[in-house]
Amino acid sequence: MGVPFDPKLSKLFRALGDDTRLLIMEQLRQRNDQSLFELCARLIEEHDITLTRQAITRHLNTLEEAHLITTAWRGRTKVHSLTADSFEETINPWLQPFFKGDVE
Amino acid sequence: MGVPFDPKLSKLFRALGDDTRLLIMEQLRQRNDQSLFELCARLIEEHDITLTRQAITRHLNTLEEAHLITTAWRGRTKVHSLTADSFEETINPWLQPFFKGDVE
DNA sequence: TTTACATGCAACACAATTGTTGCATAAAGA
DNA sequence: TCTTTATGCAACAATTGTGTTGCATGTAAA
Repeated sequence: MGVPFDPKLSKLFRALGDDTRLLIMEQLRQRNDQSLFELCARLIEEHDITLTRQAITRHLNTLEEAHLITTAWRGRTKVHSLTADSFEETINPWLQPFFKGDVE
Repeated sequence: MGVPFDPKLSKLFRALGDDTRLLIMEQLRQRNDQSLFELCARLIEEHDITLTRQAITRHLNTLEEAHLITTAWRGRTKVHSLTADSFEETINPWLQPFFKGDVE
């Protein structure tokens, strides 16, 4: 049978399966605690992404539901950060057997 | 700006963002060179997946277009295998900066 | 209190994905 | 040749995903 299957994993991969969301991940990797407006501004400036604020919000929600980012309120702005250990805990355990390449 | 963006990456993640396809990857990790019918049989027996042959074919095509698996003809059967180094070449370079956690 | 700011939510349109059924092709064997 | 086996492809329906517009909510500042 192999690995007991984690239903969170496909959701996590699906969340990463979009160019805009990968750019958001890249932005947050460079700098945590960014507000929605900061992220919109940087995506427009650095990557010519022209989406409405609401569209970006939905991408952020998708990433949050996949536990890839976390949010916190600071005054009236909501700041977004990478979930520190999401990769170590989810992707990496799944990925390791493929790296080893042993057929058992 | 950061990393020069690889458009193949989101496609690869999206291909992994489906439970059935993750099960196929798991099957092929355990044993390469499986035909369509072998895969169908094992998915039904071991994971209670009840999909038609045509549905499995489309999942296999999705994985192949993402360069996660490769195919070869052996007589009149088409056998499927993992693309040996797809993870090392695509996911891993992208993943590393997140592991390090350095903010530059 | 009024204004501006930051975000949330719902409805709608459009596109992409997923799975089915039905038929086609092509090769191996009786 | 006829049948079986293994696969491919197209059309259709149902679902999900993506992005927009418009309006609502709540908080900080003037």
